[in-house]
Amino acid sequence: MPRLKVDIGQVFHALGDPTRRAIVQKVSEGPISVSRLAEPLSITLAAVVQHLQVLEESGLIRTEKLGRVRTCRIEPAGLSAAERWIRDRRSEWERKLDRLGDLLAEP
Amino acid sequence: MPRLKVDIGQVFHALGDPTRRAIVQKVSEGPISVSRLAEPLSITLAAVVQHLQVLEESGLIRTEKLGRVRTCRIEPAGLSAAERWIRDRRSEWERKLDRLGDLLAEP
DNA sequence: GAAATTGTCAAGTGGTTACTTAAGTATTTT
DNA sequence: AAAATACTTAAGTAACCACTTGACAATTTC
Repeated sequence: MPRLKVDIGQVFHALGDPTRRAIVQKVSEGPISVSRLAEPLSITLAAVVQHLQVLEESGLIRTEKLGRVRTCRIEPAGLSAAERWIRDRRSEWERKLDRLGDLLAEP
Repeated sequence: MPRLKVDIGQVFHALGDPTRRAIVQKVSEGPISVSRLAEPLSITLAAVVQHLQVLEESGLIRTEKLGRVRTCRIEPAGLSAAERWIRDRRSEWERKLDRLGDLLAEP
């Protein structure tokens, strides 16, 4: 069982590209092969493979080759890490807001 | 009241840079000026200003100039949009997982 | 075993990005 | 009003990025 490390910087960088978001979108709907992923995208298969490398290194997806077909799946830890980073920032901001509210309510 | 539009692509791209994440981190702790933001960062103030432009255009922060000081604050809609995008992908993936579980449980 | 399918690898290219320097503007302090 | 502060703007640069082409390798189908 291969343990993947998740680098939050790589995750956000990976999600910054529209093609890669489209890929994540599709893969999140279920496991899918490289060429089926490439089908609706108007770029070469080679380019799709490069995007997949970025996504896999970031920890957002996992891929496995069986015969001549490489199948891509979501690696939930990647999305979770990004979600957590954002939530942490947002709750810190809300905490500060609350304390400001307290100050205004006090004499 | 200026309505900011949030482009999820710009948001993720903005968060892909470590310096900009450090800035968001700091700004999430409370409103802060540009030069105080620049202080702990080992880059020029001009570079910080450029990062702030990216962050503001993405909808992650909002800035306002009073006198000679520009103050930066979190724009919660930016973080929320990113959080929602991720959550949507993750829950779609979980839905599929559940249905797979159902199939395996059936005859 | 020949042909088709599915992916892989390497090199090149044009555009973008993060950064610097340097010169300038507006505001506050002394 | 001179000096210090807090940015702002523009131009240049080196590194990176998404993409293509083209040649290749492995597997499956006919």
